[in-house]
Amino acid sequence: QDAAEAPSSGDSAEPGAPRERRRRRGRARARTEALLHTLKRSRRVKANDRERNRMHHLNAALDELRSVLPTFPDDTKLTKIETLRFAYNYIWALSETLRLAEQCLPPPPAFRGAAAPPSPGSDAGSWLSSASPSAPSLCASASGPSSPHLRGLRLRPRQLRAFAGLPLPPGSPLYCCKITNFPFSPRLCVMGEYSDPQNPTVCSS
DNA sequence: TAGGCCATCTGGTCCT
DNA sequence: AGGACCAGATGGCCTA
Repeated sequence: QDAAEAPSSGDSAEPGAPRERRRRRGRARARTEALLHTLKRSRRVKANDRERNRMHHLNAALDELRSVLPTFPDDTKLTKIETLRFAYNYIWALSETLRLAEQCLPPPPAFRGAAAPPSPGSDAGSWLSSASPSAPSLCASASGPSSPHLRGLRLRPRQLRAFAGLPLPPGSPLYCCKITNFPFSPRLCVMGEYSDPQNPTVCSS
């Protein structure tokens, strides 16, 4: 197993030589191991550095995502998982809003007469129109009375987290977002649960 | 004080 | 071989 311990043919010629040779080989092996250790260590340190950098970039991207998500209050910091879930819900809510707006508003003059308004992404339109048919329409409620208990509602961070933390599949009746330049109102806040389609929880903020 | 969140380290795996 | 990515472990910090 240990080649260093095996006697060589020349050992008998010089009585003190085998021990000295063993010692030399032991020192050489120790040096090699130390070298290997430092090499491994330096590789590990470099890998740690890269990994740290990678996570920093990931966090920076997450921060960018946070910065475009509407939160109440504005300085609320969502956790990572909340950010991802909220983004998912927010995208769903925006596309749902777009779909409803297309239903409620006459097409722009440029699009009149056309079979269908052109969409920037070819499959975006089909995706938008595939939203859940069970989702209630906002059209009637937008000009009508809104839910009194949600008027001017500002969610506390914990409540917001409860909203953001919910895993909502597309078409789910629950979402929370703030939309500017919405067709019905320059600043419309949509949040809450559509338990009753006749009384959608829509409020102006 | 327990639990949640986070940053970092680490070893394994896959890819170039 | 080296880098990217991933998941598990660990310890620190904060909050209810």
